[in-house]
Amino acid sequence: MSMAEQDGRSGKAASRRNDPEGTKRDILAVATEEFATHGLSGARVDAIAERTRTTKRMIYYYFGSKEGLYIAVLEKAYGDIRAVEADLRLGDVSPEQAIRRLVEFTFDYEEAHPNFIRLVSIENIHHAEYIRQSETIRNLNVAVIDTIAGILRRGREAGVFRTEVEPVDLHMLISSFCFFRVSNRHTFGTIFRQDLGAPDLREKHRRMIGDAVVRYLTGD
Amino acid sequence: MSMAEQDGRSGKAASRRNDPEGTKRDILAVATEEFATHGLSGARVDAIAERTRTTKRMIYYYFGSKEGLYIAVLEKAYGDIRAVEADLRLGDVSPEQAIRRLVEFTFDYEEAHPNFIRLVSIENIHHAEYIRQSETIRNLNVAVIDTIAGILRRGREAGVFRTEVEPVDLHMLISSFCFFRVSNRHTFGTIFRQDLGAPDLREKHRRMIGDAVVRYLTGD
DNA sequence: CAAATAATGTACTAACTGGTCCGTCCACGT
DNA sequence: ACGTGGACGGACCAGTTAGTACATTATTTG
Repeated sequence: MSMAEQDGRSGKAASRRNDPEGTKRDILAVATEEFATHGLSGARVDAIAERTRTTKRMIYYYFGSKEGLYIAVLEKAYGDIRAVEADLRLGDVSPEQAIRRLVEFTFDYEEAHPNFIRLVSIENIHHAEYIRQSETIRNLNVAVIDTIAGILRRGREAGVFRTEVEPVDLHMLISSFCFFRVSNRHTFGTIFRQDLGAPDLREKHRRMIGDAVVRYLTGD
Repeated sequence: MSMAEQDGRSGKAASRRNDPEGTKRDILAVATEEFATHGLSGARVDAIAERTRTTKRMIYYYFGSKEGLYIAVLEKAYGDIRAVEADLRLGDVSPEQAIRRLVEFTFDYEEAHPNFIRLVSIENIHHAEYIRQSETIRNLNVAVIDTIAGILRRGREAGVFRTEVEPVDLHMLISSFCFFRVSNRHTFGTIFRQDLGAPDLREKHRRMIGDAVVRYLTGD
């Protein structure tokens, strides 16, 4: 619109402060929001740049391409949840208690990180081709599975879990419900005229999935 | 289908045959595929037109805009599943049997219609703003809920279902697992190194969700 | 059949968008 | 203090894409 304002040495001494790490973090944060909101193809590099304190030039400087940035966003998101997962310590409560806490942890985490859910959904639209490209993500070991395996073993040994089930499959049962509540919030809410964001409904669902999983495990 | 008189005579005498319904259907079918594959913003109107036997001009003639076409695709997809849902007749088997069949129906339908699943996922990325715009979809009554309500009532009366649960919530429990298996097939498969498309795993999951739901209902 | 209307094809455009060019500025090691 | 490499800004470009103007042919109706 107006002529570029020259910020020379005198006058408005807009001295630049270099902050590579900060710049990267800034871009990544804004990009996460943009990709989660609009998807990979819907996201606009210019829009990201605008909401950053730096410019589009720097996005390409640090991340190479739109897709490179997208992958970086995914890596960050997956890294975050895996870090928390690895920290789960459920060894000192009863198997039943442990499962219930795991369910509630999953429920709460996914509830609290809708952007992560959205990114995963988006990545599935793309047949997971970008996380498959990411060495980092492919090599993230998934601690939940070990956690679940441990709980199941204890439960079976104690005789309270009578159902034979693979840890991965149980994780899917738990995860699917928690994930769906967030990922399909809008269509489900619209069609069934529900407010999936309401706290009391959230509480009800939280209890429900816990009950369902525990009963599945303890049942004949 | 192609028994129509050959009109593609060489030379310029290629007389045109009008077929409004066919044209619309053709566009809709191709568009469904394109939108389900690439999402709303990722889909290309030109790409749709190319794979149609007609031209881009007709897309705008019949559907007005890219978004108009997208909405038409959604309406078709939702219409299809509701039609089948309305046809569920589960009144003449035991409540437990009925629930199990309902679960299996949901499982099989979602398994067989990945494009529908993808469209729903995509629509959620857009906060369901397009199905909210669609009078048609908003007014589709959801027969499953009534079906479930009926089964639950019978089950409670017969004393086999001891769990108090809203039909909508139970539908969510069932649907989430079936949906997730398809919607998150690629990320889940990549991360946990599973082939969610394998028939034996599908069978296992089919049984599993059935067991889980039934046990949830019959449990204390 | 003639007029009116619906359906279709072609060529085009205006705006957008990912990506880059070129030059400037900052910071640190010596 | 100074030179070098990394950090940075803004204008710019070339390809893409949704949407349209205009012309033409098919079909229906009076």
